[in-house]
Amino acid sequence: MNPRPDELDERIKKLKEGLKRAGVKATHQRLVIFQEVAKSGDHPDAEMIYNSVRRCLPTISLDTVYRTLWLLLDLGLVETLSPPPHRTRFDVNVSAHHHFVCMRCGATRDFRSESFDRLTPPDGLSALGRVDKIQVEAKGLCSRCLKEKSKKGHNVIGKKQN
Amino acid sequence: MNPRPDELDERIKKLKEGLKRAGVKATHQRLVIFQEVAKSGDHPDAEMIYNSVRRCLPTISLDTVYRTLWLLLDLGLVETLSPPPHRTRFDVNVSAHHHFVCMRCGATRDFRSESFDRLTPPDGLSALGRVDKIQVEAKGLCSRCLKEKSKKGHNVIGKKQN
DNA sequence: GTCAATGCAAACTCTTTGCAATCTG
DNA sequence: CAGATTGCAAAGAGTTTGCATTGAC
Repeated sequence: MNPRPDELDERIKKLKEGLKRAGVKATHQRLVIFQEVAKSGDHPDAEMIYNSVRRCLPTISLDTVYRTLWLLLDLGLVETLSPPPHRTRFDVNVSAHHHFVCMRCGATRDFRSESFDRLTPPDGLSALGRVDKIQVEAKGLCSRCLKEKSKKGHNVIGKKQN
Repeated sequence: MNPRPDELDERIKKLKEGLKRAGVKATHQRLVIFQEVAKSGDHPDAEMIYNSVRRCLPTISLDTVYRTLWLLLDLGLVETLSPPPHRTRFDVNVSAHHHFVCMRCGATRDFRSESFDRLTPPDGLSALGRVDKIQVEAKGLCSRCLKEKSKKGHNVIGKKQN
């Protein structure tokens, strides 16, 4: 799930290039935030990143995290799972992959599937707009929520989980 | 995109059955809210539904809309595109379908594809949890945002669009 | 040194909760 | 009529903005 060290270095190199190309400053905060996004195998939202980053940069503010994430998104260095801005979850995994999403707690995990990678948009879809990627979402309940549900029976919305 | 009249009637019948089965009251508000969700071919969020519903029920409050939507979700009468609670978009279309999502403005449209309907979860995915449905997301930019982008160049996040 | 970027605090948006008034069954 | 449901208003989350200070180039 987590990237290999060489992959991480590669991503950080790309980040620095991207920042320079855009003519923006390579601040300590930006590097650390990117590193945290790149390290996480899950798909963190702004607050999760804020919490990780604070471990090495205790004085950082949440709004800097937001500003940096939107910048990285704008530069194409990260992607989002669904459209911003609310509870946006980020993704540095630019290689083809797919998602398992728990519809109860929102936990999202990557999975790989070569056959899913080969899917192409059906004819006529281009009438709606430009398709940049085709991604499969397997929706259901994660094992943790399955267990809890068997106890409580009913849906509990909005429970945040890693 | 919008449901045929007979389909709409069918859905409303199911709603009433569902409410009765759950032992909850079939209030006027609940019927109207469900009708609005069922009518919309797009995937409305709570506020869009609130605005439609107010046309026939001007005194309804936004919190009743929320409570009703979560109830409908809990009863399995509607589904959500991504996990609640923030900016959740609802879907009464229980038949198999897939989504085109604009990553800039969030506009979401259904599309049909028989070959996508036949996809099955890869082996090993069940380790993460229970998969209830496989849905393909075609991500990109809708035609409207494509036009705007060619003018302005850079990403503008969080622009709400119908 | 200059100007972009940061941190803080306050504003703003989306969603939930407490409670008295209302309506369904 | 009893208890669930509603509307209101206020509180709680998540996100953005204004502005003085800091730090990268």
